[in-house]
Amino acid sequence: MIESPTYSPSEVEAKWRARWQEQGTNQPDLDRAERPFYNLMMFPYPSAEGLHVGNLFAFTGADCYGRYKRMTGYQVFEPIGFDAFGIHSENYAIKVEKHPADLIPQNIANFTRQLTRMGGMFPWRNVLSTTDPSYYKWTQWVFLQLYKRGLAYKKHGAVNWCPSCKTVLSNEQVIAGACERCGTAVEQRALEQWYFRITDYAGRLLANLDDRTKMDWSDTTVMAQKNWIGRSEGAEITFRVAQGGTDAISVYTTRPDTLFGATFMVLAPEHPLVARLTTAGQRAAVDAYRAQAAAQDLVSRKVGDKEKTGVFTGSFAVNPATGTEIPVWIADYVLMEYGTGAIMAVPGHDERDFAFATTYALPIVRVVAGPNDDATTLLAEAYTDVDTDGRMVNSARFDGTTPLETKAAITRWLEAEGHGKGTVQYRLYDWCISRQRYWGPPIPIIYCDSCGAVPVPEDQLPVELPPLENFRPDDSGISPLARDEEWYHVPCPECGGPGRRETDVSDTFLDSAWYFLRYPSTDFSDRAFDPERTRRWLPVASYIGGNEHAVLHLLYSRFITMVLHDAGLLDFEEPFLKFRAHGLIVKDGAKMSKSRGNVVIPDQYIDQWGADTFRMYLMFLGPFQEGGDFRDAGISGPRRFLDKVWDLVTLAGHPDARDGEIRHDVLVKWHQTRKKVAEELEGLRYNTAIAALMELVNTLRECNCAEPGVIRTLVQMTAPFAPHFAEECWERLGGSSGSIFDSAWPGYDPALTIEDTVVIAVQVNGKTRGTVTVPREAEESVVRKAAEADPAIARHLAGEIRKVIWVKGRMMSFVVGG
RNA sequence: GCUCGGGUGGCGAAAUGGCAGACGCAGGGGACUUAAAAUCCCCAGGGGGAGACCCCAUCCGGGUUCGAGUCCCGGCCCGAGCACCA
Repeated sequence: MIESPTYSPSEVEAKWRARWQEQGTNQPDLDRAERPFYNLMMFPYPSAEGLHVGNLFAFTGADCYGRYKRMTGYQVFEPIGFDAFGIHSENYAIKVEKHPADLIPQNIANFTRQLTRMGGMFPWRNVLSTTDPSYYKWTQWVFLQLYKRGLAYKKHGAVNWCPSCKTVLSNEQVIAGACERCGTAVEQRALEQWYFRITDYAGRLLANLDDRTKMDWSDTTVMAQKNWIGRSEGAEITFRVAQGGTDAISVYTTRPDTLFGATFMVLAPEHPLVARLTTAGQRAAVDAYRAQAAAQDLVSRKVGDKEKTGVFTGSFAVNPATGTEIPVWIADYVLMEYGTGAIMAVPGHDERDFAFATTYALPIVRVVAGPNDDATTLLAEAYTDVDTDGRMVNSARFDGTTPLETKAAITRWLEAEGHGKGTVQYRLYDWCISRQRYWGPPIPIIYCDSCGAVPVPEDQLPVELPPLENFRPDDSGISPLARDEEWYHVPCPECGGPGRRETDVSDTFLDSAWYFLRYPSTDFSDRAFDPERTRRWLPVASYIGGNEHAVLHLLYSRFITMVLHDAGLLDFEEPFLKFRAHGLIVKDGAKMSKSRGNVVIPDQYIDQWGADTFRMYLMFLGPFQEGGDFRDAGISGPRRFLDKVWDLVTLAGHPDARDGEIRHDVLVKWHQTRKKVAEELEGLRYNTAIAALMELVNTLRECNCAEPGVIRTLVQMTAPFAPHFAEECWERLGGSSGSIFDSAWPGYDPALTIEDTVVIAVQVNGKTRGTVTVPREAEESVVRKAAEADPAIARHLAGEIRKVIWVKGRMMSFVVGG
């Protein structure tokens, strides 16, 4: 035995970090790569706490994939950057009474150190930060592209307001009625905001989700987006107002089949027709109700189990199917934002309408009968089933048909008679991008008394964020930027007259909605993204990130990409060909949180074990796409594995070591491992890839095999997980000069992945009673003879053998009668 | 309520419908050592049996099948997303 010097992670890792830096190992040639592979991971927000173990888990997983792809012959571009604008940074700065512009560079420096230390294959020449004017210049440019296309507009309306963060929140940032960031209950406020017309793209955003050629994504993410876009099919139906001249109320319903059961109508309190429909006698009650609804915050307005309230307008409308006059009410359970802001109420078959009708003693008519009732059975609750064997009743000529058939038939009838048409509705709302905050890119608009809202000319970008000393938000609803008089007053770009800058900054999600376009072009200061570079590298080949961004960041990125595509600036409309959501790491079975005090600080572990061991442990502790449980005790396993590999490398690297005969079973194990590890890496199943490597090492140790050819491939297969370690081993093996990541991934011989002998499980009446070992190609008769010769099996074969099931190379099953 | 995941030893987890528990952690026993650590070897789902072996076991209840952790039906529990969306 050869004495092996122990493996020292800190020395090895420092050595290779330096060498990669010196030799530009991680920097692909962006202009000449012939097999480019854009390997993207979600860039972090550079917090003061430093990299979280969750970040590291995600980045390591993405990095393993990138390193593997590189070894299979791709030029891999695996950039990293910093999502440093936003309320996170700003609130933290306020808390510690510092300026975000001072804090962010410190945090970025710390993150850079940690990211370098973890051994990510990052091309630092292309690093970016969203707070850098050379970046947000182009964020503003993106805004202008949307503005030019009529997709950015200003709207006065009710918005979600967080009284603690003192800012407007998008619907996406309101979680269960509370601010996503601080948990404070959200209120309603009326403000003028900038919006992006993402709703114009709802249909395409939804349709592409099913197009595997454009996007191969995690199912969970696709589902979340579908949910969010919320497509529903139904009909728009017009109800003429009785004695109302030409007035008509248009409603949207997903249940046109229940039209005969519509016994009243409900308008949102904000509906524009309300004033005209309200009769003199009802005016006072209606006005009071509307005032009350307006004061209510947007969120509690949408709490579903609240008691239904409403007021009669005094007017009636005509049900086009029955000709009956039905009362028109207003109620806050109808929302102005969805559909037409008005509904036909079918209390018999809608839970909310049923509750409302019960409260106000409005008529309830059954138009669908379930299997156990008929037209006259009273409804104790709304009957909402569509798919079961219900039949139409009280619906004239539609009686007896199913709701589904009737839905189509009534829609056809509505269209023929001019009462309405089949339509599709989406639940998606337009994206409010205005933030009355400081720490973001100013929205590039100038207001002029004579010209109105004027976009800042592109050659005057960026509109730099002024270095305000007091950047704290206040209650006014006006951005802190308005306090800088010199910045605020600016000549109008059109007429040269006095103008004022837009003082809102844009949503952080706009910064991150296009950053992947910027990475390959960070060295161009005169364009957001270079067409040539973009053509070579995009769309992104693989994107890995957290599913918490399933509907926000990922949907916005798709939208912005689609808009730029429509503007002729990109030749693809989906930015991420493949997206995989990684799982979450918990600690000792519990969610990590500061309050629990169980947050894993990666630095400590890397100090103790080295980055390679830590990476390997993270990839081994559970399936990458599901996450896993971090337990300190588990780290020693991967470390012991690396030590064993080190020993084998030491043996194989010895001057006396020679390539030689390899025992056949070891040869088979070797090729099986080569096949398995490649497949598992491709599928991001790192835990089982590592298990396969451990098995190989166990086999090699058992039979004292350290054949240099075998060990070289072992090191190559370990390289994606433990890059510094693998480089060092590679150098010691003297295989070739240069990085192991420029060596070719070991293929395998399919013929050698199959063993010569196989173990056949033998079952009798469904129970495994033994095994027989036979040559791989053994036929049924041979196996049967062997099985019957085995006493342990034979004793169960006493009765008449009625049937034998034979699966070649796998198992034999006897069915014995008795 | 709707839509997705998921439920397997002491723990993290593996298993194209074909020997359940690979791989690893923790544990027990042994070797080496004055001793400990490290390392190496052996054992290890539960129960029964002196033993060859036998029975039970993948959340629960049914079903399909020669054979089910895996497929189907019904239920329970956990996690995530959406939710007065007509």
